[in-house]
Amino acid sequence: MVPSQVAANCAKRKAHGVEDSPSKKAKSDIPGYNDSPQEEYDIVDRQFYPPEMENERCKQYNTSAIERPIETFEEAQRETQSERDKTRVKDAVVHWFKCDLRITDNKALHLASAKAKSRSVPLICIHIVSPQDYKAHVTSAVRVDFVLRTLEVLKEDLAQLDIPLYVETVAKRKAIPNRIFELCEKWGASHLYTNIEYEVDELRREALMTRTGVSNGVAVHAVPDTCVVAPGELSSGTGNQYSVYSPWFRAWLAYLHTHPHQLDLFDPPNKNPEDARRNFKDLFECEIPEAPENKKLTDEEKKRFRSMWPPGEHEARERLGKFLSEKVHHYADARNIPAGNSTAIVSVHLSSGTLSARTAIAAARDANSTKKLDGGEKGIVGWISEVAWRDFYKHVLAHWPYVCMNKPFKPEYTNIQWEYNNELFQKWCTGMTGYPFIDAAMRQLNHTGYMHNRARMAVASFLAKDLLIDWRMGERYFMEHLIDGDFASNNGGWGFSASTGVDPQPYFRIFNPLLQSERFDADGEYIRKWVKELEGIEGKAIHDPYGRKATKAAEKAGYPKMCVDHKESRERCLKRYKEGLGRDTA
DNA sequence: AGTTGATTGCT
DNA sequence: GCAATCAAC
Repeated sequence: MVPSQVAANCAKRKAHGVEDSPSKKAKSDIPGYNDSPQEEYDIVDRQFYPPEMENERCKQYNTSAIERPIETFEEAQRETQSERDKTRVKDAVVHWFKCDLRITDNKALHLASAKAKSRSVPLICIHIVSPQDYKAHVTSAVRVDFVLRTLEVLKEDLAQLDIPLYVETVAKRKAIPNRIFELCEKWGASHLYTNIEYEVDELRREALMTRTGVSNGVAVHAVPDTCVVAPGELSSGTGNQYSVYSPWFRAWLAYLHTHPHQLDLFDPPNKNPEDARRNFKDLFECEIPEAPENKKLTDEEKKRFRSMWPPGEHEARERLGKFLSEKVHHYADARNIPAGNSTAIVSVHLSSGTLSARTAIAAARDANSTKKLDGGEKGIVGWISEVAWRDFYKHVLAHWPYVCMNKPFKPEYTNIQWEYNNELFQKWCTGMTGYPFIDAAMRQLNHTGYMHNRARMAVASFLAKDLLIDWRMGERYFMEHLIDGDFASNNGGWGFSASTGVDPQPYFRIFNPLLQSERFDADGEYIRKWVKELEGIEGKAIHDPYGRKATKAAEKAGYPKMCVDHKESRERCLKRYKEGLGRDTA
């Protein structure tokens, strides 16, 4: 949105009678309140706003007027193409690692290496740590720790190839692009390679750097890598973007069928020229930093998380291999059972790029009896579809960028009156709701930085529908605690659960937490593992320890009673959604 | 990737 | 009583 459009929207708002509520701080006083989505790449600090204010704020954007940074980016690429093509290779080529922390099957890294080799100059790798960026993205401390540990593995692997990995901390994220250009100049690098990220600020940054690189003497090559099928490649018969998974998935499969080379893997980089170690001695000696102040783990947490989450791409491929050779055969039947061990648990690797989604899909294809993505073994086909959800949500993010601005995908859902009951929210966060299955899930998250997918859906539905708490508070809590927190998947999943997202999930689809428990944790194994108060309860009573079959055991152990009644909550939820959507409540 | 309540047909 | 089925939320 250009400033004149912002003004026009303001006028429109006035015309529609949208006024500041007098009880709240004047909106113009909120820093960033009037930021247009096309503001130059800068921090949009989501933590600043109380959620109820955020809901007001997000009503103000005219979603159809928000520019799509993917178009801005493509335009930047077109405009600079010839200039970038004729940039001569100078003394070095740089690859910038972001969420692609691997050397195997990494497109930008592969291209960077090929470029360097073509002129026999060294490849230099960099990674920038920015505390402000972590803050803006609500990155969990456990995830930061995982990334920093992965950098050690990466540095080691690169060193084997005489390639340095230079890691620098840049406090303000707005300063990152220029700092990178400075480094390029210092090293005499005229080519910078990196894989595209699709969140709004990130995509804006890729566009900005593609453009400003030209005047800084650096040809910036931001390439699509993180998705198996790049956003923009798929559109419906009428040329529109898909917002429903099933037709999108059919198009995704068809695309890969006609473009089989999209599943060819990229080779690791070549070895650097011999003098690289001498010439860049200081870079080889650079140390991986400690976690910044705002993302420190306690000693106890370090001990706990590090043993659970070994870093690096070797671990990632080992998990993938083990999954495809052993577990995938039971996947179709068992993937919804959180107590089991039936899933690949590679989410952390997909989100930090220690595993390429392309590698994962290609390996699943090769493990299939048909050697194809569809047909053949049910477990494999099912798993491919699950990995494809990740692509789907990134496509949605790229084409409906306002989901990055705390807006629901469906604008009419901004009118739902959410609850902001902190006491209930805290019960949800700490796993003290009195619903054993929900509490088990939340405690698994708090203890391990991970939660089974089925459990994620159950707790999300419980927060949004039973507690009617603003789903964005849950979305944030997940990001603050998940080791695999990825914006697109997390946001997409929460939108799905709250029925405000893509994919038609009617608002009246409300999970029954007790039914979910009985169906997906029939023996109560998951509950007993995570809710120690209920460990001794036998049989079906575990699902509802104060219900008909109850003994005194739960009370003795101090387990809380249900914080809300599901039947009442369900009715309240249906009513509130109807009101918000302006439907007849009769 | 749902739940509920009513109805039906069976024991 | 109880499971299967179906429409409506």
